Amino acid sequence: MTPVSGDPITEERRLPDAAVGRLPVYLRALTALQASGTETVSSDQLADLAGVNAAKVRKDLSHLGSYGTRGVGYAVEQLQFQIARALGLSGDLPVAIVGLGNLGRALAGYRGFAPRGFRVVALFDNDPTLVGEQVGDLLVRHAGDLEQVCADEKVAIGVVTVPVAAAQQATDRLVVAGVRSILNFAGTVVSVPESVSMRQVDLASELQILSYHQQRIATTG
Amino acid sequence: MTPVSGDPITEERRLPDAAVGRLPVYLRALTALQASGTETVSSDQLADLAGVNAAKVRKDLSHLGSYGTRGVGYAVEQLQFQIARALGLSGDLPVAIVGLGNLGRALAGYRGFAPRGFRVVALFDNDPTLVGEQVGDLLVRHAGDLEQVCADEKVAIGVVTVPVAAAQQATDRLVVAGVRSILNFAGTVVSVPESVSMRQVDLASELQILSYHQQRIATTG
DNA sequence: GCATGTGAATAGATTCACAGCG
DNA sequence: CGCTGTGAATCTATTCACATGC
Repeated sequence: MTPVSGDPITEERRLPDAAVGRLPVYLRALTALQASGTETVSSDQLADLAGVNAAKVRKDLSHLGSYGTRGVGYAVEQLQFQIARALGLSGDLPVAIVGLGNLGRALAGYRGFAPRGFRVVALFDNDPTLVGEQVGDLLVRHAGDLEQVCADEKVAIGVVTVPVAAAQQATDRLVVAGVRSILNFAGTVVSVPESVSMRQVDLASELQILSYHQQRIATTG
Repeated sequence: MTPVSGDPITEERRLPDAAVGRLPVYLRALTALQASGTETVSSDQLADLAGVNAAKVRKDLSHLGSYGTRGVGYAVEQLQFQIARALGLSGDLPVAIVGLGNLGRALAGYRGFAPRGFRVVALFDNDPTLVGEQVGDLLVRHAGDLEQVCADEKVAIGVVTVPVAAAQQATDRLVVAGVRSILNFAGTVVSVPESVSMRQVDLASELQILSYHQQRIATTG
């Protein structure tokens, strides 16, 4: 059911989750291609750069619309633009980091966010001895100010890097502050309302998954 | 009860990838249950704790063998043991971190690895001004010593936290050193031989995926 | 009775293979 | 001719629903 064939740019399809997960990888590759002055790219080349196969690239991109040229490939800049649009990457999205331990500090200083569309605009911690400290070019704010600051700064995404025991509370505060996207590094399950999306990155789990594969090879030849 | 055919403990099934990805979550939940003195757990309870549904828990666990009791549930300690075994978590697996920027340092000091079966045993960097520096209770070694040190320390897993431009080289060095499992934080595709497993964690990609969902909700009600 | 374990049903993702078009 | 875009086929994962057995 197309919502009326009106404004073609508003045509919103629903992308398969698996495809959404790969779009950032394609986008990275396209940015590198653009930097090197390449104007067009085939699904084969892009597949190589992204570490997947060509059929997958074509299927994934076909969900965005028909932006390739048969016999030629995809125009790098156009595709870049379309993927960025599909991902909602309009300008800099404001990010807040909650929890300024080792990991929070590392992320606060991470140079890789800006070129990919994000800007860290606020840092929070519970610990009064950290509040007021300067980290990069931001001051650490008290978690109590979270609601106010997130509203002022129009924070779109919250990154939770607090210890396990504080993760649910930190998340709840972000939700109350109206933040609808949360990236959680705490190794624990956190619940959020339906209306909020959350992704979890658990470093120890990643290592355990690797451990499985290693052991598997070791015991089965 | 007892698996009949052949050595019971060597009975190796192949677990579906999706199940492998969830075992660490179950294991975390079981550890918490054990700490609180709980002796048995039903698939329903475990599902709650893991943030998935009960059918999935039962199907996943059934791949390990039949360790539940009908009408009762699973014995927490036994299940913990079986999952740890399936994941190959025997004692402490030695981990090396390559790249001591912000993120590498954060991981070097991360307290969450030890309780989940890993021990950071070596730190490497290319930068001579960092070599010899003490980080936590380890000294930073030069990347040139990687092969020697990884062999001495029997490193099982390498964590790559170098800048994008150095990621392939750092990975190659680990591979040459015989490390067969690699966790890569650099936002770039890295190739490894068939025999090596690699997992990639790209923080900016995670944020971009969140951005997609947020924008989707915003534009479609 | 109650919760596991599992076949069967469904949904989703990947791959194939080729028609269609520049 | 070469490469995209896509139906069809395959493979994988999830969910259902219930027989099974403590």
